[in-house]
Amino acid sequence: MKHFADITSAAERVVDVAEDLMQQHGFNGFSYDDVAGRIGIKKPSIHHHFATKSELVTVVVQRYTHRVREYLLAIDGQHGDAPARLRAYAAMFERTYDRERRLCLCGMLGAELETLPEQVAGEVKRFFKINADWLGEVFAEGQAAGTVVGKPGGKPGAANLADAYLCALEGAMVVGRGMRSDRSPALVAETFLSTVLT
Amino acid sequence: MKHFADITSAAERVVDVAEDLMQQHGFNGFSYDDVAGRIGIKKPSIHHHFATKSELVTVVVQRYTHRVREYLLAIDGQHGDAPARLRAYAAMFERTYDRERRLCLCGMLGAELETLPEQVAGEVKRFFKINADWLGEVFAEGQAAGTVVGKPGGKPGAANLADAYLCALEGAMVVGRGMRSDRSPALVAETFLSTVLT
DNA sequence: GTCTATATTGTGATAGAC
DNA sequence: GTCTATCACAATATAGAC
Repeated sequence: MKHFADITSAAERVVDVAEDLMQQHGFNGFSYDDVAGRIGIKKPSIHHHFATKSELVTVVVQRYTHRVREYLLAIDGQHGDAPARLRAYAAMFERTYDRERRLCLCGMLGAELETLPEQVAGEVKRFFKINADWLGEVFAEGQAAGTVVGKPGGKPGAANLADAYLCALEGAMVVGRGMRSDRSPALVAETFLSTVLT
Repeated sequence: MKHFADITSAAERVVDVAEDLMQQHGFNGFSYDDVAGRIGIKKPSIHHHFATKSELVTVVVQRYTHRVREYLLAIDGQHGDAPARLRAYAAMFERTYDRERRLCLCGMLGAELETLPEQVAGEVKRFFKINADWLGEVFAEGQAAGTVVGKPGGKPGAANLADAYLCALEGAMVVGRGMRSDRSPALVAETFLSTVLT
């Protein structure tokens, strides 16, 4: 399998457009022809870069996950406490949604999971695990420092809080779209945090 | 437009199967042929009942929304206080997800919104507004009774709590699928409620 | 890296017989 | 209400020229 860091600039263009199309229309809502049309080339040229749709989408998700991991590392470096880190995390979702209500790529693919190639489904699972694990550590840290409700090892558990926060943010994009609302995911995040931060 | 309460039993069968297929594979993930195959008839027979896919899906969403409204009415009748009503609401999502991780129909369609016929998008918006409004009343009631954090008119507002709870539940299904987890939406609901109920 | 041409299959939809 | 036959078009994918 091709690696996202090891592709030509022409192939990168394909990945850029495919990512954007999937955040807007989903895996089952975009075609090779859509990608080609946006770039201004023809359909078979896409196949030259990525032989199958499964391969293309796998690379898109791998790169997306990589970028989110870099963002999480940046948060760790720039913010010292749990509340600031959790708000910075929500800001990532907010910026995505503010671009014409684009969804988190893996939020979209999570909904479509039953129709995805097995390899892509595996990458989606990996994305969520990375996010849930990072959030779990942040919430645990907050509980230890006393900035988040609950005691370390007590209730509500840090892993459960992480899960709920992640679900609220992913859900905020889906519901916001469904309601055709510009209400940012950050508002949902603030409501959640207002009940969880001490 | 046909009304869901005024269709033959053969057409109802079509609506049943289409609803199920959409909860599993989404609007862009099922075809007239899929519906026909599950019923055991041929594709043109589906067109006999519903001339276009847009018409079929509109009826499916209208019936789905109607059933949820009936369920909300039943909760109002069976449970007297906000905590019990909020838990009964979460149980509705749980039962759906427990059936092989089916999604809320409108959660799926919310993700796919940009690719939906305009009429269907309008029905999805209506579904979410009904749910958010009902939840808003329950949270407001809870705040007035002192069973939910915050004072009436204070912060966090009942409408924001309602929005966050709805997002957490819809997100729980999408994320649960993405992680391939059997973790029920009710667990996410309990985590949320544990921080919100007094 | 891109193109034209083509194969194959799937999709929403219609016409008309039973 | 269901069927066979058919249409127009779009989808993923391949072969081979430039």
